[in-house]
Amino acid sequence: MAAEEDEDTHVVVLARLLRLRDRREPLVAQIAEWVGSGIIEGRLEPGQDLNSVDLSRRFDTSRTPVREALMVLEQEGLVEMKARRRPRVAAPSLQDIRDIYQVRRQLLSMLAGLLVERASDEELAELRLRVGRMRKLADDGDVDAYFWSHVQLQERMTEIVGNSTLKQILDSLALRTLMLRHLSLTRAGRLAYSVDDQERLLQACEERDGELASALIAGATVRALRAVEEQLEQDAAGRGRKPTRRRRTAAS
Amino acid sequence: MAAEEDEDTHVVVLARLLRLRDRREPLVAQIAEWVGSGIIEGRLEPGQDLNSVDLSRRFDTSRTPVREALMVLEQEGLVEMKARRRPRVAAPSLQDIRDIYQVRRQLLSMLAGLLVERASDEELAELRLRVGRMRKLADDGDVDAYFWSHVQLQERMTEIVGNSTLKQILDSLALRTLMLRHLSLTRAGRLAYSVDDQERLLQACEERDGELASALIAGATVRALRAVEEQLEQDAAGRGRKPTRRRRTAAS
DNA sequence: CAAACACACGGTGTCGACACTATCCCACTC
DNA sequence: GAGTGGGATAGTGTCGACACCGTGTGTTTG
Repeated sequence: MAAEEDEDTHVVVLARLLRLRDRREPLVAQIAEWVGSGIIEGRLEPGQDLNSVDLSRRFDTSRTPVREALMVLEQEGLVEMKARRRPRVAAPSLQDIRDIYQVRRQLLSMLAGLLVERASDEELAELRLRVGRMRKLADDGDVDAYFWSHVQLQERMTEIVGNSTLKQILDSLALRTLMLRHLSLTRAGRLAYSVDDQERLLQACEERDGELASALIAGATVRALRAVEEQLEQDAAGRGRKPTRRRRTAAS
Repeated sequence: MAAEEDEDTHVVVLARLLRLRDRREPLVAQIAEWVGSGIIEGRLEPGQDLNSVDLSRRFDTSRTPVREALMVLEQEGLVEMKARRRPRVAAPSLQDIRDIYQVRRQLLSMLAGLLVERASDEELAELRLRVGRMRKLADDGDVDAYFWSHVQLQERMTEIVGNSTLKQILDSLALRTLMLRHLSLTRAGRLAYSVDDQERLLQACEERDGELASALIAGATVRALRAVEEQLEQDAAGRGRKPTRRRRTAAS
């Protein structure tokens, strides 16, 4: 049934989040996907240089499409660009991260409320199915597959609600937190908690309890932030011993 | 005192909202400002073609910086770009507009709550001063000056709250509604209502009543949407008689 | 006379080149 | 030896050219 879930489903989902379909030339899309997935999966480290010459060599193109791809990623907060300076992988401060999660919490609450209001029973059943699959992935400890299912679940929810502006903003915020979430979901037990949260949220939706759904998703967001904070602290402690200041270029 | 309030303050504010400072080359900034202000002030009509050749001729540059400027405006929702098609001035549907205002309401509520929590008395006094000036502009019927003061007021509020993500999103949403608001504020009496709303909001802040402040700003947003809807209906009626389908190019 | 087709025009996407400048390294100074 | 200044280096921003493709027009065909 879900046989088409290739290992590069990730890239397809990412392409949707970046709204590359029809909006950009395939060449630009390809570059944006490679760099974007590299950032999310940690292949490219925060602060690392992304110079357009190396990237253009890697993709055997000129610098024009590379620049365009980097601009796409910049607007989603994955890349930082300053005029005349080399673009770099975004390195959000702890404060930035807290700010993002705060806004995200607010908008996810809104999403939950609208979902209760607008989702048909069939749509809820479909979501239930998805969460069921996620439970399985969580039990198997398949972090990567769970991670992307989570992204797709939220994507589907925003689609159901049908507010395209809300969807766009939530997608963008999701992208910004994606690199962090990837880390935080690795933390022991986090996967199970996360799937529990999803199940409770969905149950509230099925009971058409908007208040509860809002509160649940807000709580889940707060917990997610907490997990990220703990992970970052841990990283910082680890980095204290061995201050790896690798700032090399992307394409090698 | 406020002698430096040149008539091109507008452009400076716009440049801030587009985050052009240091992020883009001056040339790109200049083009983005011209096109952006053109869209907001109605000089360029929704749906109108923005072909890069004409624009590059107008600014006596190549098409590269023009394309970049258009991409900046695209990410703020002022311009629509599809691969291989000519960029056009965005023409949001009524549904889009409602969606935008719905999200805006939610985030402005959040802003009001945070403002009550975090603004110092000095900062509130400063806001009070601004609103005072706005009252004067409203009484004088200076729609344009009031309009931009309003934008700056919200800008200042988001600064005080200090959540940069929230600021960025609200700025972006403000831009999207700017062309509409410009129209709607022209409606008779709208100016007075608007300034009343601001004064009540500020009073709630001074009384440190977060709930009230949230509710007030939400109400004000709903009223603003209503005004826009009425204006659009009126326009549509007017256009029914004379279906001006001007789709000419931007630079002439 | 309407619909389909083909063609010419105009506009977009990409390229390689060039001027300008941030950055890095090293010699020089104190 | 630390700090400062002066290149060399490497990367960015912009340009004009060119190939490809969307679009409008005029022509053909049923």
